[in-house]
Amino acid sequence: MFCYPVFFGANEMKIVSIKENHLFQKAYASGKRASGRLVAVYALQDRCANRERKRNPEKKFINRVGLTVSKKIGGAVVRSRVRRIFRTAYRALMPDLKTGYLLVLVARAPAAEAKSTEALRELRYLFKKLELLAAAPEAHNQQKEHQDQE
RNA sequence: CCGCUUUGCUGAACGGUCGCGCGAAAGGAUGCCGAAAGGUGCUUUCGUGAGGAAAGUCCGGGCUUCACAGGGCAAGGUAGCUGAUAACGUCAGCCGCGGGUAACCGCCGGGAAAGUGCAACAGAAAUAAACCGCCGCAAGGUAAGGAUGGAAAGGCGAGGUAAGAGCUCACCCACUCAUAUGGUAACAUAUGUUUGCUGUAAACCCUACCCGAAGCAACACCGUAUGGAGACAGUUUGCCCGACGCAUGUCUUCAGGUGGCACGGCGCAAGCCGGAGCCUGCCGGCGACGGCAGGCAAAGAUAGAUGACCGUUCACGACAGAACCCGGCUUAUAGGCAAAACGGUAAA
RNA sequence: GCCGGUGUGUCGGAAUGGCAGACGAGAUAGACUCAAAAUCUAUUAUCCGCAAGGGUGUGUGGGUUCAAGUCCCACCACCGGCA
Repeated sequence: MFCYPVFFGANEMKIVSIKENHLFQKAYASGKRASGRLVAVYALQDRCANRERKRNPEKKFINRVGLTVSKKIGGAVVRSRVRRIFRTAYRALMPDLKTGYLLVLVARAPAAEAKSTEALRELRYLFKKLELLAAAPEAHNQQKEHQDQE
């Protein structure tokens, strides 16, 4: 029954993205907010988590993520760069996160100049602030067990 | 060698680790939907994956839908000539004007002698002979002179006259028409001749030519399902003879659904990348370009794929990201390379 | 992606091609008042200058014109629409 952690390494997890505008609106309106210099994070308990869990192939809770980079930040090249940097930073942090949340990342103006290491550091700090980080690897495993029981 | 002008090309390279889109092949203790076929996912490997401007959306096409017998008007566009082209407001060559010692560069470059409008201020007067002045007894004549202005009824000299005036003459300038020569033509040169005319057409306009409209968020095809929920108010207002009903107002709630609107909406697939394509050679042409032959071809997403980190090298990396597809124009751009032409200096 | 619109003092908003900033709001100063409000008067784009005056100014850069906020071309910024 413990085949999943072996079968799916942390890096094989796909990012599930938010596409619908209403989910963004809900996150802005009622989500918990933490903002740094480069990025602001909105987090909301995902009430559709159960359904999403059923839908995805591995039958486990996931986070859905929306990444917003406005036109104010720069031209198309700059915006693409910012998006990629935050996507990789999120991917690196993903295994340590609690699941079943709706996350929206909003890039702020200084992000145009940011390096990827800075982005990673800030994102980790903000997730910690929102208490989204599963504290230790053991906890991470416990959560998985919990999921498997269900 | 230095300076300058023009044109063309290029737009860092290599390796490692992790990661993404698309395509192909293979795989399984294989998820979900399905009766099945299959669809959608997962894993591995291989291949492949932004620009010269992808940009601005300023022109021109293709393509799509709607409209359409034919013709005309209106509206809009273009504006030296000849050519190139699918087409163009683009490009090439030439003509004219202007600038530069030159190579070369710039020009919305038709018509003001068809008509209308406008020309502030200044000035006597602004397209026209009213005023001062000059001459004359007067009637009247006159456009020499009158501090302006962007522009003032060709210029200068002589004759002439009451005073004057292209009124006459010589020379010069501008311009119309005609003829001759050269050129396909724009036009150039020469001769003769008419006239002496303000500017403005990026004011109306005239002339010649071109033009149906909208755009992939256009649109085509296939199949399926549904009519947010609750509470209160209420026929006061609109539709209606009236009733039913619909629209309507207020509040709550939605992470049950939708998510811009909506008597219309949603899903899947297509449009979706082989095209007026690129490269090489030969031929024709001053050239834009055309013809023939051979070869090369894999971005194709749908919240939107090329990145991050490390190492090495160098010229130390600018502007910048495809979204139906082409041809141009315009704008942004660190540098690097090549060719041609001109000027200067030196040498021969 | 496509289509369309707008840029004028601090703000709103005028201006046949002819003295840029009418008009309104606001601000500042003065008068009135014990004080304030209201009212009245003046000033109010910017630079140089003691002053008289002069230069630059209609998003930016060119062009047409004697003359451009206005006409033409290119760019910049902002706003709106579409299924």
